[in-house]
Amino acid sequence: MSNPETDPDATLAFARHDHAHCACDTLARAEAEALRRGARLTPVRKRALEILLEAHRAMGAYEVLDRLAADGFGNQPPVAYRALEFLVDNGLAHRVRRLNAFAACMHPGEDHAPVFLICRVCDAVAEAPGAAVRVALDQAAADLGFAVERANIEALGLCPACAGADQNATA
Amino acid sequence: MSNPETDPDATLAFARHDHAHCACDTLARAEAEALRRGARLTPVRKRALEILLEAHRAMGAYEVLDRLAADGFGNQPPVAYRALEFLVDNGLAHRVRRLNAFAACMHPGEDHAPVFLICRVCDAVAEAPGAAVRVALDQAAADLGFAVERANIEALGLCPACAGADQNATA
DNA sequence: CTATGTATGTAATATCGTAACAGGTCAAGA
DNA sequence: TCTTGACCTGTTACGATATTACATACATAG
Ligand SMILES: [Zn+2]
Ligand SMILES: [Zn+2]
Ligand SMILES: [Zn+2]
Ligand SMILES: [Zn+2]
Repeated sequence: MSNPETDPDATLAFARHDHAHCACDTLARAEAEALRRGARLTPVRKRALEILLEAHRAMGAYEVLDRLAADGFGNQPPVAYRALEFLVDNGLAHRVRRLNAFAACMHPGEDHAPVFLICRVCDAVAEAPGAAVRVALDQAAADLGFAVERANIEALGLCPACAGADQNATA
Repeated sequence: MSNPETDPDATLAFARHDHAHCACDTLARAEAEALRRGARLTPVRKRALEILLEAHRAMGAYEVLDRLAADGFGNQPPVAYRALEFLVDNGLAHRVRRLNAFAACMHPGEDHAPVFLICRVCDAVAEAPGAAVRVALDQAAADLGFAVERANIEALGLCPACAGADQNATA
């Protein structure tokens, strides 16, 4: 369905790609989504999102805060935490609990079930499509009479590039 | 297969049950597993596990520490973190990242893929069997060439009891 | 203009987690 | 026996993450 040439795709996170375009495009979709929701993507919030979009990795709140402060915004923790909370609440970013960090959402407005794949070598973070995982999770929960409202599905392991490098080094 | 009369089962976490027996039995299996692995379940470590086993919920490291200190063990953070790390490393407890907390493993020695179901009302934490979820996760990761080594699958929602109470209150 | 809701800034503090080092125990090996 | 080394426990000190409370600014509706 999706065309890698024109469409940002989950598989891109671990692959070489035109990330400037990838980030710019995702930001545009995030702005559209904010507009649709009537959520105000103010300067701090937009800047925070831009910072998260700079790479396919998760950033700690204090790291984001330093960047915001350098850009003339406040330099106290709530500045970062509030902007990040806004982004998460509006589906423009996700919290990666395993890393105590935040990552820009690559599919804003799509009502998706994100699965985070975290490379333990290069720290890259990919947001994989997790609909099937979520279905299995809902089923497992339903078996116990539990109703899932929010889920964190996070995996630590090796991305394709680092797995390849590891094999080469071992061989 | 499993008989609820004799066998602690995942479904028990959210149900009324003889928890004294449940905890005692789980502790015995944990001790057996430690023995099998040649891991030394020393007094602090055993006491930490007992504390975690007191209820089907997750406890913060400092909460465990307070309990350990009251029992005459050290009262500095590393005391608790080391004991908990030992338990996690040896499969006798799990870390619940969403809560920055730890929970006793209900299936020590079974090589299982735990899924944590966290009730946002009563704070109960159930360790559900997650083999199917893990399979779906591995598949989603494999689609991107990612090899999963460790995973955290955690869901927040309503347990059966609290869902029932909620319905009653709303109605 | 003024009231109201929302957004931002700051100070202070709470909570969670680790590094580094000191002593104690115990068993293997000189 | 004495020593060595592995492992466990304890303490100090600190670093990292997150929130509460309050003050200020800014919009816009009445
Ligand atoms: Zn990209
Ligand atoms: Zn997303
Ligand atoms: Zn029980
Ligand atoms: Zn378990």
